[in-house]
Amino acid sequence: MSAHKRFRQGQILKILAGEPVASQDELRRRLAHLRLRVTQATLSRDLRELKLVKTTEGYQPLSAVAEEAASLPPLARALREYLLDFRPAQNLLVLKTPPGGAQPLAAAVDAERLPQTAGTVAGDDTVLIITASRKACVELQKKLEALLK
Amino acid sequence: MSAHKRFRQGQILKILAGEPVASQDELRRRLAHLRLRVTQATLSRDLRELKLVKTTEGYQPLSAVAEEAASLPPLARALREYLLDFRPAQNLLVLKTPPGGAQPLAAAVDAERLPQTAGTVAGDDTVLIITASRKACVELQKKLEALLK
DNA sequence: GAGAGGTCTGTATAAATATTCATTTGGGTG
DNA sequence: CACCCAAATGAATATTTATACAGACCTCTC
Repeated sequence: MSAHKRFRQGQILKILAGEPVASQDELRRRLAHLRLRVTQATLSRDLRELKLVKTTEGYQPLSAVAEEAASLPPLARALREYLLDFRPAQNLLVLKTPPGGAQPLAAAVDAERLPQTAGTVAGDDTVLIITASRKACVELQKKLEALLK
Repeated sequence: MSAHKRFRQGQILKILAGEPVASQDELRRRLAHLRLRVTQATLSRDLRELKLVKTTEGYQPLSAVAEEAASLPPLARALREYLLDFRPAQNLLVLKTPPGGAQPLAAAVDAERLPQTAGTVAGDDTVLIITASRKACVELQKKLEALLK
């Protein structure tokens, strides 16, 4: 790798470690101030080599992040994936899912062992969560909503 | 947040946890197969909300990746930032830097306490590393090259 | 120094992504 | 139910990013 390129990439890291940079063109202008004149195309290549990714807060280093999605709380994942709607009914909470979604969603709820849940029953597209009381039912509802942010 | 949106974002996570997806339009097509018809604009918004970023291996979750740049070995950072060229001369290694770069680069080299370095002298744009022997000089050179990948 | 073979870069352009603006929709509340 | 408000979305478009291609530039070897 040429000394030029190496140096430029070093400067890029330095700039980005400072304040956020929103676009390659902005980065290009910053580098120009340091007498480093290159085109956006070159920066596109540099950023890829340096494994920097664009985020809402500018370009940032990406390490070995791969499997973060799987590491969300399992119940939160399942809810996001399957939950279409839910309604309280006395001390029952009825969850609607797409066809076939009830079983896995119920399993995720069971696995959580929430104190409010007395038990679950799952059909094909509906999960019934039985709670000890109406109060527990409301609490549970709040809890699930929180998991969905 | 509507159940629709929640469900869609769940499906997005699921799809991306599987195989890599290179573009929002590809993701759009995948979702369409699941009867989820939305436009690229919506996906752009979803991906941002889910904090997913585009990498060479498709869209991936971004966790707390922020501080990777700073965590490169300090000497590697300094070399990337300052080193323009280097040449061996007997048992000396001459490093060229942009004006003013010699002092910080020499400091980084000193801090490393490499066995091959007997001492360093820094001017304005040149660092002289004194090694015990020609052999040590070659070793050191290899070492520095390795740090630059 | 001439030439071969690589890397690096710019130009032009294609492709992908973000955003503006208008409209629709989905839940609440009376 | 009718109404309202905020959230969600699409269509069109602006902006940003990636790439195909060609030429420049190094670094060897002879």
